[in-house]
Amino acid sequence: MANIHDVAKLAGVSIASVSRMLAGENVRSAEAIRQAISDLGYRPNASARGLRLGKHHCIAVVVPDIANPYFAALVRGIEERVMTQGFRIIVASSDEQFSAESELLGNLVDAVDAIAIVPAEEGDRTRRLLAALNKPVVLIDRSVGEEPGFDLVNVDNTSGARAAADYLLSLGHRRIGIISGRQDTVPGRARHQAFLATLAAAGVEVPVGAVKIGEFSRDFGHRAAQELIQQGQIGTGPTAGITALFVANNTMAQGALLALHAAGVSIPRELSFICFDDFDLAELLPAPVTVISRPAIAEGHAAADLLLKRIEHFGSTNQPPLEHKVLPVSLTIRQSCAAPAIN
Amino acid sequence: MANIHDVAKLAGVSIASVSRMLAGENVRSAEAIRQAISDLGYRPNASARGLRLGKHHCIAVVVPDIANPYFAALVRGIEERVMTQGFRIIVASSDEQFSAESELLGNLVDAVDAIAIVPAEEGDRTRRLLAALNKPVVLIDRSVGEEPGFDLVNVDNTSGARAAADYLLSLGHRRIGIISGRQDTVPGRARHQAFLATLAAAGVEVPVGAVKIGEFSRDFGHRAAQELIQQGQIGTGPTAGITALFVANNTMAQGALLALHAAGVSIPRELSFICFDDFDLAELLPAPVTVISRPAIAEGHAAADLLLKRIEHFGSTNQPPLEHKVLPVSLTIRQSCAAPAIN
DNA sequence: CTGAAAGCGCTAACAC
DNA sequence: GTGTTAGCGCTTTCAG
Repeated sequence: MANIHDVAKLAGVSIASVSRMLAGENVRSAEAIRQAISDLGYRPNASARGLRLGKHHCIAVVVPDIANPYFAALVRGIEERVMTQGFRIIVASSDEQFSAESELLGNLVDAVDAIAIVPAEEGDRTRRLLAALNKPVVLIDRSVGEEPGFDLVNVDNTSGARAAADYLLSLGHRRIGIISGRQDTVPGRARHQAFLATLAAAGVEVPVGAVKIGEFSRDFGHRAAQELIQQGQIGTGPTAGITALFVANNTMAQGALLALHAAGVSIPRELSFICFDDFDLAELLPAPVTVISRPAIAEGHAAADLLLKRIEHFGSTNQPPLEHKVLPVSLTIRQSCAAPAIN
Repeated sequence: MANIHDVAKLAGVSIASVSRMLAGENVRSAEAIRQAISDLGYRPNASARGLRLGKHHCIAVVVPDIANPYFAALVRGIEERVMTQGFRIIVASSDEQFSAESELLGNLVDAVDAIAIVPAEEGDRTRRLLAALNKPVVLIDRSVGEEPGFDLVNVDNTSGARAAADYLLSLGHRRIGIISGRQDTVPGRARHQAFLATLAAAGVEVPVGAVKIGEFSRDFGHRAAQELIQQGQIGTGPTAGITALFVANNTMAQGALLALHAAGVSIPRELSFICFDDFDLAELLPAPVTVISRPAIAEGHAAADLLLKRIEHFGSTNQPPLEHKVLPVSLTIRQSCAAPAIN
């Protein structure tokens, strides 16, 4: 691979001139240099530049699992935005494991200028880990304690869950179940609490047996729905438990739907179903699923913007103030919810 | 950030000793050095190391769109495998655009040791572009001409399409339609031709009007299915055109399913439906879709293995021979196919 | 506007 | 075993 010396020699100038031209400065022999560059197919060496400048034009993106469609869309959003600014992204999956995340970050941190992360854990050790990186960090979807000390992008979980509750209430449901994700995460807590609070404000209490809390996973969603069915919470008749079910994210919803389907539960006749997060083909299901949808790509854009701004000012004294960007979600009504059957 | 000199000073040795210890060589003062490293929180600078070694321990992964679940799973597979060898991945989406891909590769090539790519185009200019990179390259899913000159991983498109055709034939279908992807791609051609050839061998000809060829996209699948419906190819009655439809990938299949659903076509009563690629929730559709599924994660593993091996030998004279790894696909029978209605 | 030269942090000869 | 040193390719003073 040709280097800057080759170009300089061919153009009959010093390497400094080549470097200057590349930096956009005015140079007398710009044309000759341009010619030499194209003749040689020269491209500046990224490592050398990184070493010299202490910059890498690269951003680490750490998500629990890149194969999850939501995270994939998020990554795409980040990518779209940072590419226009000449940055690349290194992506890595933590598998929801703090230890994996920590190791990963250790390996990545010296090769990037900033980190966008959906942290595996929201506890203080994650906050400390991130702070120790001493690089711009943007948190996405989840936080790390009350005062994270980093920019943060997420969606309006509270409004979303409230909208879901209001919608169910407006349909006439009074006996409602909920499958929620881990309560030690912001989305887990916010969605769970806002949903329950909205019901409570309307004088509706969720029976303990109809509350399932666990991992944000397809498996857990499946298991939880099965339990609900076995406990007799779901079904018809005057003694049946619930007439509607709220599931707090898409992976759990898919698992739940699978279990419901296997048990022959008819949606929305026997059970109204609503969940957080849209998913592919939601429209094609026997009862197209009503969802609270969130803008994954836009979240990526927002996170990238925040990071880019912070990279620009990094090291200087007048840091832009910490930002917490909350993106709106929307209720997408399809056909999985209906008025409860009359007993 | 502490550097190797700081460590050396604190440990009371030369930088060479530190470097050696880091490289796993025996040094007398290993303990003191380890202590200094941890005291200072020292981590070797990746750029400096990359510059010096000409290696980056990083692999570029270029796919058409990271937000596509198949590619996301592929990336995950690659990631899983290379991480264990101390490599990271830079991912970038080409958006199926040669120009974007070309620019992207130009920016990435100096920062990575190898490239895994699902090329946007399979033509000769892509082959030349890749060859000019002068780095190990593995092609995934698609090729770049007859003699690509690179390792290649893909699935057995021919057997898959043949299995689909055989299955439809065995059910008794004789009037069959097909929605295929671009014929200037290996998967596009292989699936299309194998499907038609299998039918032909059984004496079944696909009417021209029932053949739709276009982009591998949800939009095209939707449009193609709409056309089929409008042309009267799909429907009931003795004059109706086709009784079964094969769609060559998941995104097109989703689009087609949407159109079919909108038109009220009953599957499998009025139309048997089968497609290449599995997708989430395929089981939950009103008629769970029968598919030819392929192992995206395993494809990623295979690609990573090939690349890792080639990186190891890169530059040396005894290159391992070019490999073309073909992974098996399987027919997953669900309920979207049935015997044709009797007229 | 230009060139010479220093040096970013690291590894690998080389001499001891 | 160990230290000294050259130099990977680049940007950026510093002189001119």
